[in-house]
Amino acid sequence: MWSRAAGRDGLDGMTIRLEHAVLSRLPKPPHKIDTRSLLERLRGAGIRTNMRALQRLLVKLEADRLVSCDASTKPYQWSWGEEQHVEFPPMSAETALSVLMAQEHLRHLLPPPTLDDLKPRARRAEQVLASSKAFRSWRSKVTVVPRGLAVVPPAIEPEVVRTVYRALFEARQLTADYKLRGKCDYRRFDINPLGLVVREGVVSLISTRSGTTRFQQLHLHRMRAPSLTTAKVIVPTGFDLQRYVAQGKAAYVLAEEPIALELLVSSLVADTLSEVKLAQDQALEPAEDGRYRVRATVRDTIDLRGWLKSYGPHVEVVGPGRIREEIRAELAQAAARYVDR
Amino acid sequence: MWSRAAGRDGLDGMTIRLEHAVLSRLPKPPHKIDTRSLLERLRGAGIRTNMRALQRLLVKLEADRLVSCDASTKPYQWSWGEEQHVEFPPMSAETALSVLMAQEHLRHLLPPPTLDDLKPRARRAEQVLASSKAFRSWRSKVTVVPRGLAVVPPAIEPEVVRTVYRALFEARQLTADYKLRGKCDYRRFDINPLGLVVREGVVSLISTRSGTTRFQQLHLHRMRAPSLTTAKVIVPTGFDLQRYVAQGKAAYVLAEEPIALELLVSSLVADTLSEVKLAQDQALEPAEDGRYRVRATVRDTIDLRGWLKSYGPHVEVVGPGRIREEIRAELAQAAARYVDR
DNA sequence: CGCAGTGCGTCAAAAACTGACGCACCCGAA
DNA sequence: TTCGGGTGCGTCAGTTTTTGACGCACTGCG
Repeated sequence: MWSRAAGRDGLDGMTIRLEHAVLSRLPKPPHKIDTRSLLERLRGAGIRTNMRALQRLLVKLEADRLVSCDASTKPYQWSWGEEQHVEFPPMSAETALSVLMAQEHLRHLLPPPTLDDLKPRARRAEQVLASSKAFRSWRSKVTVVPRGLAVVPPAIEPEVVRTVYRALFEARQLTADYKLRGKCDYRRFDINPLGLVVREGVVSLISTRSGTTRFQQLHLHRMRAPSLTTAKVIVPTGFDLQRYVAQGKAAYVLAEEPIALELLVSSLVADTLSEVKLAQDQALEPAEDGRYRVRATVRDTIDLRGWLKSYGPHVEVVGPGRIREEIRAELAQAAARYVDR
Repeated sequence: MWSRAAGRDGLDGMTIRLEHAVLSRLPKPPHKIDTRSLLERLRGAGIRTNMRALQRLLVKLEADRLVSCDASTKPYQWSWGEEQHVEFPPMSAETALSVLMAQEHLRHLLPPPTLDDLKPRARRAEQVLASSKAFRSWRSKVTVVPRGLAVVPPAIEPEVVRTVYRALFEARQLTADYKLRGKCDYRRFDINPLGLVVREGVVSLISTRSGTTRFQQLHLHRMRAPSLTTAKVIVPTGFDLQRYVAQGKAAYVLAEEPIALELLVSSLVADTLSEVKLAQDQALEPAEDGRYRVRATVRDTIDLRGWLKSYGPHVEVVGPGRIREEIRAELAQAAARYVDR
């Protein structure tokens, strides 16, 4: 009995190594690399070869359309060829699915150039999925719906999208016309962009006014005629978008400090709250009158007020007294609207 | 002056073609292919080669760790090797960014095996982004926040996630224990799964009871001990998840038919509605008393009621009368809660 | 104008590949 | 059990490709 791979068959394999090494070091078309640098980078990676061999290999790869050559200047400049993409093993159905889902669901979360980069891969993904019914149909089996009322998100000018995303990406300041809430006219703003918040289709730019540290939240659909400036973004010390949002600051905070909320809720609402909690520290206990007492430490935001009111008689605010009083007043006022007629 | 590529240097390039052809036809490890089938598939693709040459090439590629061989049975079985992935041109920063964003934001939207498939690519993506500050920092510049109140999404058992997603993916029915709203005990359900809806962290399964056509919406966090059955999913004729959701059915519809909503709103709310519309056909006009009259055709859902109430005195329902009456009654009731004390 | 840097033709030597065997081994059918 | 076909692989001579080492043509630069 002889063992596998005992004898040699004269095959080397070094050539594949070299080809792959070269291919993986070639930049995409906008960029290019001259033969000498390429050789040095290969040497740096421990691949022993020489100028002539490399030249020959590159010509060979060019014939295969894998690389293309700019021969207009003498140290020839090489870059990736027209063959869009070579990938082994071929794109799996799993990957194809993620690509397509990404394209569908990350629209507002990626810079436009990155979305463009997704397109050719999405086309290949479609082809891959064509042969797998289960994967193909998955896309029609999941969806995201907004929590609240279904609304029609406002349109944003493509120009605004491009410029704002670019400013944010390149960390550059910008100026733009902005329509303040309730006003009809636009005003020019100097914007120091810090982060983007997507909220049910409404895209807002968290920023400071250039030169100040006052935060402002600009909705992209109210913006017009943006233009980049040369100034770099100045990030306030300690600023962190996740934290900013986690503190509820993207949601019209009414008070800096969290509040100790106390409610009396019907069993219906209690059921919901037992699953979807208001806060990590939420406490829920039966009250005397068949209702339930809820305590939780939350941020005082406009949304909180809206949420409290939306349940009508099913939610009664016990404390803080300030909020109880406000809700009481609003309910009285609202009820008054319906008195006559 | 001689022209480029005039003389031949003896290089062929056919070998690269063959290598790539072989590599691109190799399946990933769980699957495998024997030498003969591979040869036939190559022949089918118009590549003339022979058994011996293919065997030699495969051995060579194996030495390069590009393919691996199962030599336990005689027609050797070949599959992709340990070299995780070969890709030219190398992963771009754009691609890396989409991969990482996908992993972060598509958690509930992809079947678990697809998420697993993302992991190795995400690792490479991290490496790629390590050298590009702009791309790396993008992730900390965008975020998604829920529209309404920030809440803590309920936890879902991993077992439930796995099984439900698998059932949906493979289009198979399942059974599971489910805790009905407000009840404490679990009941066994036969589930014919149709689609998944993600709603601010709450994942719900749109389904029918097996053998019936009555829709039910099951929240994954209320589910326990799921198990697949052998029955295939039966899709009701005409069912389409997107349409189902677009009709607001995932949001507790109260009436089948859309309603003609008419409101009187304060200028504050009118401002908002001029940007974020209730419906495509929304009409907005000034009313006599300084308020604005809004007309729109919308679905009558629980969320609509909540939305209407959340604005307190800023929104008055004019019609339909039925809803006006309900809101009036609720407001009166709610206001009464705050009367004494 | 001269010189260094590049690309490429050339050519002989070296290496790799091919095709055509034959043998060893496995496996299923007779 | 035997037998024959299917596979994998060693071998070897003939062929093809690659390599290494020139030299020349051309470019850009001082």
